[in-house]
Amino acid sequence: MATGRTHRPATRSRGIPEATVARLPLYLRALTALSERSVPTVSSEELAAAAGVNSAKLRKDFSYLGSYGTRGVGYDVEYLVYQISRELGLTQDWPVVIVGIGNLGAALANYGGFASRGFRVAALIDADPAMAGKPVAGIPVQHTDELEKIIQDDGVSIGVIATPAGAAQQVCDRLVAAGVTSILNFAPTVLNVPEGVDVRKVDLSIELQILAFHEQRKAGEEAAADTVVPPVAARKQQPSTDQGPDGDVPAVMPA
Amino acid sequence: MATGRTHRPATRSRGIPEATVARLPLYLRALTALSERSVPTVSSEELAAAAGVNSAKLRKDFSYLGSYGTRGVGYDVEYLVYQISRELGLTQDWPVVIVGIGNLGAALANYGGFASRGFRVAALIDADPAMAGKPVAGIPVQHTDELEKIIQDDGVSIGVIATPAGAAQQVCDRLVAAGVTSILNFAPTVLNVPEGVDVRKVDLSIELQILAFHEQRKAGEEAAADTVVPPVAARKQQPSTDQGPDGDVPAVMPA
DNA sequence: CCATCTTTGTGCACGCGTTCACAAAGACAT
DNA sequence: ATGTCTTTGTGAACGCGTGCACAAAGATGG
Repeated sequence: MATGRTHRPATRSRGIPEATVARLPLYLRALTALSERSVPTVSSEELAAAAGVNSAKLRKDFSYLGSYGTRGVGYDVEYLVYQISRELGLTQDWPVVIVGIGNLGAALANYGGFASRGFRVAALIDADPAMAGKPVAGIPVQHTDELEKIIQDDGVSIGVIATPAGAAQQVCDRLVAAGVTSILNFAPTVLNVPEGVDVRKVDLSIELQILAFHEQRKAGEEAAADTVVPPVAARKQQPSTDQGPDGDVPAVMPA
Repeated sequence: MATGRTHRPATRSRGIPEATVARLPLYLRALTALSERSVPTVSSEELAAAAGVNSAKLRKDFSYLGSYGTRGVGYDVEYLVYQISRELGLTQDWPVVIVGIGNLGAALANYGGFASRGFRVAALIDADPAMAGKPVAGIPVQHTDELEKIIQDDGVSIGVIATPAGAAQQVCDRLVAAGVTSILNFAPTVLNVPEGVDVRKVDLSIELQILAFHEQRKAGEEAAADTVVPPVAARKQQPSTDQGPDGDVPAVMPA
């Protein structure tokens, strides 16, 4: 991602930092909630609180999209919902295929958050012939043999891999060869893909390990309370909008 | 580095950058695979390729743990597996409770990656009385009423929330009140927690939206192929170790 | 014991992302 | 109109993370 950067009409997209893009869905969710409550406008302060971020950061994020706020008033909820949706490409239909209909694949298929955001499950695919035809979430599972045909017929560009680790790379290769250019990988493997294909991974095991690290650290400090730092015990019970030690990575949202 | 080193047993933990911690599980996975193949040593170059990262980054990451490599040779696989496991706190047992046994909760319960890394499912909890007693992944589901007792009896410090968004904050509050200090949240909500409690979130919807953004950007550039930049068409089919537009966030690993 | 070759560990510079702090913009009341 | 008050949009400083490039460490062979 550093090829020709010299000129180019600043597709604007390039102008939006990756970190900002990752937060837009968060804002969109908060805004949608406000919209449903018929709230007409929000200040950056309020919206930031709802999304769990810093208000200055939120304003800067929005500034990349343009000047959609009104000083002294705030942001128009409906307008902002539309602008962010458009920026994220959610105003169009995105057919998605899910490969690997095990426990997780089924959970994803049943997940209601798909349709609500422009995503449509075009097909469920599994390698097990016994699964073929069996309906999951109202959609009949199809065999892997159909993969290429489905992708091409429906113009699918986003694929979700929920197979065992061993099958992931192979499935990935077939998806890419058939035309998929964005992959959400749930399998615990590093996927090799050609340039131009985006891969995002979601890994439960890694998340747990990171939590374990911090948990151990807390326990250690508590036990060997040697320094002047007050032990974690003195923590207050009021909500603190603390969103973990990092403060970046995306979030989830199943059933 | 900076702070410690002067004296203090180098709680070391604080010295490890968050970004590095997030990559340790990745290295551990790659190392475990090598270990199973009885490979005695690896160079930073090889391991980096397997983990999908830059070799310099990997070496710097390991340097935070100590000098565990041998110049001219590489790293001892077994030794490194042990050191990273210990650093991440995986040498001890971590009882985990999963709250919300819907499709996703069941998928998580069935996920084999738990036990393999020091995590143990202490209990499955659901608010639906009809679920009570019903075995999922060989473990009987218990009612929410038992939550506090289970957490205290088993000394659970890590909780997984797989409930609908509406119930998440309430469940979170109860988990925290009962003693949980690390939460993995799958519900599409911003959780408010007291200081000292870590929250990590996994959000499928957000991941898909980020992919959609990039997908749209690609489509746009392709259509308006105005500049000198070669269209995505000329992409090569060889694996490029390209891991998406970002290059940071963790990975997944279900069934 | 010395020379050579490999690979680590890290100093350094660069760039992105975050946050502060404030000027400018606009609403609203008088 | 004019003044006041609220809230945006952003310039600038700071800190973290990344990657280069190389010196030092150690293995290996003669």
